[in-house]
Amino acid sequence: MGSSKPKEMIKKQVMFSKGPWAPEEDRKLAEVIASHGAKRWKIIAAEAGLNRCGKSCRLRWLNYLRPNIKRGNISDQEEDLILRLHRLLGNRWSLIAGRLPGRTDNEIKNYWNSHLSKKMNQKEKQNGGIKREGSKDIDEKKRAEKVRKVEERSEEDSSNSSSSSFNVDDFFDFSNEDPLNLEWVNQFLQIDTAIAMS
DNA sequence: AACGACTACAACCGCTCTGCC
DNA sequence: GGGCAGAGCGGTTGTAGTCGT
Repeated sequence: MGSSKPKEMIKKQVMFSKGPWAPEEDRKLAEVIASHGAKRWKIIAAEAGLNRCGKSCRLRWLNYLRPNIKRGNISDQEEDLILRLHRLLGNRWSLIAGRLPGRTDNEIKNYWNSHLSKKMNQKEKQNGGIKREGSKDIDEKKRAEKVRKVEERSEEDSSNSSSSSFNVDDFFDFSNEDPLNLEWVNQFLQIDTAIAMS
């Protein structure tokens, strides 16, 4: 197709710099965010005098500059948790990251792609399962089905006990909750065990 | 020491969602 | 209701560092 962007659009296109961030860029970005807050990334980028797009600034802040970020050394417990959460949620990295204080979705995604996916493949091979094309979709369906069953069971329970039902999205929504409160882990492990047994 | 293969991770890209006008 | 901009998410790519030969 003839990519005929209107001249207006072409004129407005700005060439942002790409690639690794320099320490000076990090410093400027952090300064502007400290005074303006982490909102309106386009404006932040302009205020900081960075030749970066807002999107790039946001990513840099969230994945690298934000306070309380843990980097590297993912513990066995964290790894186990990632595996279990992934089994339940699939590739919903932001939800998984939300349950691992100090970890970012990008880090978990990278960790999964470089470490855990291989581990899973090895496990599958050990279990004698040479997976056919399309089996991933079947696994997804099975997983979704299991989650649904647990939700149903939980709803039945709640209709009996008048407590709130289990909903994956609600369960992993911690916006109103202290992220360091680990009570949810116990709840989650119970649910995960129920799924594994069903 | 040189070089290619592999790994880990930072950053980019494209898409969707959401809120505002 | 439709269009637009900003924000967020997941997939993918690029590259620096490491390892094996």
